[in-house]
This record gives sequence, C-alpha cells and structure tokens, in this order.
Amino acid sequence: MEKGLVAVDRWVKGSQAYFLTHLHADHTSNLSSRWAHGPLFCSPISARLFPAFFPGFDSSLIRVLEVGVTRSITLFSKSSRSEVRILVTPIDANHCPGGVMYLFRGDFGSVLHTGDFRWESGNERVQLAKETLLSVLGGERVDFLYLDNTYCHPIFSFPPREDVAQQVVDFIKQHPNDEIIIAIDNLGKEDLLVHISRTLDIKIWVWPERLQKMHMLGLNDIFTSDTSLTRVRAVPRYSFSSETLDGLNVMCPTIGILPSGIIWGSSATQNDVESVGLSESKGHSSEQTTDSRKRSADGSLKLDGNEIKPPWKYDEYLYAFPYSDHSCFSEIQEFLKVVLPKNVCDMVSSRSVDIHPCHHFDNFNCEKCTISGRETT
DNA sequence: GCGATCAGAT
DNA sequence: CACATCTGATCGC
Repeated sequence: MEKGLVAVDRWVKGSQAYFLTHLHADHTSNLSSRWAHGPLFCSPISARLFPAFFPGFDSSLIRVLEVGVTRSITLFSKSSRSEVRILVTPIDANHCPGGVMYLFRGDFGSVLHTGDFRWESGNERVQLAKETLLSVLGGERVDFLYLDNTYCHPIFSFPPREDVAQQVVDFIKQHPNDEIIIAIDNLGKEDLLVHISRTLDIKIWVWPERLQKMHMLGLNDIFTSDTSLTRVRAVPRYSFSSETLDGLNVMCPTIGILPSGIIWGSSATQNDVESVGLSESKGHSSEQTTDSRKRSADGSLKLDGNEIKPPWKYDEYLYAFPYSDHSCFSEIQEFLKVVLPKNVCDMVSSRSVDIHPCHHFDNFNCEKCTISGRETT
C-alpha cells in the first residue's frame, strides 16, 4: 500500500486515516487528548473506553467500525492524484477489550495487521474471527502480514485462558484464609476476574480508575473499590513486588497471583530451544519435565492431552500462572496456516523483532527472514 | 508547561 | 536475565 494513506497504531502526522487496534500504552504512544492528525478508526468497545484513556479527546475524530463488517474508505493518492478505495475489516483479536486486527484490501492486494492477538484453539471468538478472515479473503492468501510475534518461539506453550482461569480459582479455593492479590494492567484480564467472581461468588476489589473502566465495559456488579467487601483484590501490576507481599504478610496472610505468559526462569527456557520439533501442528510440549510441580500442592490435570502445570512459585508469597493475552507459538502457527501470508513484515511499531516466524514455519516466502535475533552484547 | 523520550520497575 | 507494560524523571522546545 502506498505510504501516507493509513497508519495502524502509529500516531505521527502524515497519514490520512488512523487505525487503533487496542488501547494498551505500547500501541498508543504519541496519541494524546489533544491529538488531531486525522480520523481515528477503532472498534465500538475501544471507542467507549477512549475517554477513560484520553479525557477531552475530540470525539468527532472517532470513526467506529463494527467488528467483522467490511467498510469502504476513500482516500486520496498524492502520487497518482486520484481517489483510492480501501476496504477495511476489523477482526476480533481476542486480546483485551476492544482489541481488533485490521484486514485492508485494495489495488495493492491485502494487508493484515494483527495488533496483539490470542488465537486460542477451541475458542468461539477465534472460530468466528477465522470464519470472517476466510470469508473476506475468499480463498486468497494475505499478501502482507504484520504479526504480533510476542511469544513466537517454540519455548512458549500455554493452555487456553479458560483452563488457567479455573486453575486460579482452584488455587484460591485451596487458600481459604488468605488475602489474594492479582496483578493486572490498565486494560485486559477482565475475563479472569469475572470468572473468579462468578465461580466463588465474591466481589473483586479494583482501584477507583479501574472500577470506572469496568463500568464502561458494562461490568457493574462484580467489582468494588471497597476493601471491606472481599478478600480478592486486583492491583496494578507495577505496584506490587515480593517486598510488598512480605510487608502485607506482616499484617495478614496474603498471596500474590501474577497472570502472564512469561516463563522466564521457570527452567523451560534455556536448553530446549533447539530440541523442540516444529513439524507437528499441535503444540506438543517436550520441555515440560521441570521440577516445579513438586513445589505445589496442586495435582496436575490433563486437558486435551496438554498437561496443566501447577503455578510457578515465584517466591514465598507470589505465584505465576500462564494466563496470556498473546498467542503462544503453536497458536501463531495455526494462525499462519489460516492466512498463509506471502510476506511477513516487521511491526511498524518500535517493538524489536527477536524471533521471526519464518524460522519456524516454512510454508511461505518472506523478504525479511534474515532476522535471527537482536544484537546483544 | 507541555509532549517526547529515557530509565527503571515489575 | 529474558517480555509487555507501566510510572516517573528528564530533555527539548
């Protein structure tokens, strides 16, 4: 596609139409309350949440695109001095509330920008997204793919969020006399909290700004900012640490829960990178003979042939659960099989590309497959 | 005083 | 220590 027409999650001057995949900070840098470089396209939920992130933003700039519905947008090409028609389809990214991918089509072919996404097998939202993608593509492959490659490496393998959410619930049940603190960000992981609340029939404390966002999302009876009502609290991730938990435990037994895809240090990281086979479609998990299970009272369950590992005990009071809003490696592979990209591009955003999917999936050509890793010293 | 960028934290 | 995401300090206008 010609430069200067559309920008995705890039907020510098010089484009005619701007597209927001979701409201996380790493996709909104340079966006501000006073930003006014052009029309801003986003999903209905992002539009609803927008004032909480950018109060005072000129709402007349916002163009709401329904998820799964193709819209035609007419822009102007400076090089050919003629109108350019672009078809755009937002597709559910299953990442955080409001998160979408954008599929653009036009004379340039097709360009798919995933933003951040979770391609969970067996998830009905993913199934719908897949059907939309296939139907809009009409049998064609994607010409250019901008891919969320956060966990694009075979060492990353984690269960569907539903399974991990139940695991967290069981864990909380097993600690009936503890205060529970769950680390979350400004947006995302709501489903986990809702599941905990519904299953255990308790309210969840969040800080006041987060409560406002919950209400904007239509989650009205589940959350509270009154500490006296519940033993389960969700707090900003950056606000708690092992030391915070040590301090809290002086007053009252308190356990911290870290829901995240990170597995660094859990002993699956180092030696298995080379040995994991890539040909099989189902994410098999050969690296999972860690010694971590003996640290926990949890028995390990079997689900879909994929073992659910007990949480990783970070330290005395802190446990990490593999609850991720990004796709794991096998899910990225499945996604690539759907869109069969002819080219995989670097994210336009500043994010560094450590591992390129071309290294793990050979059913397409890629201009940029020379990237093997960031320079480190 | 503001936004952009960087350092630091988790 | 890897990551993604966030805050707060600092730089530049």
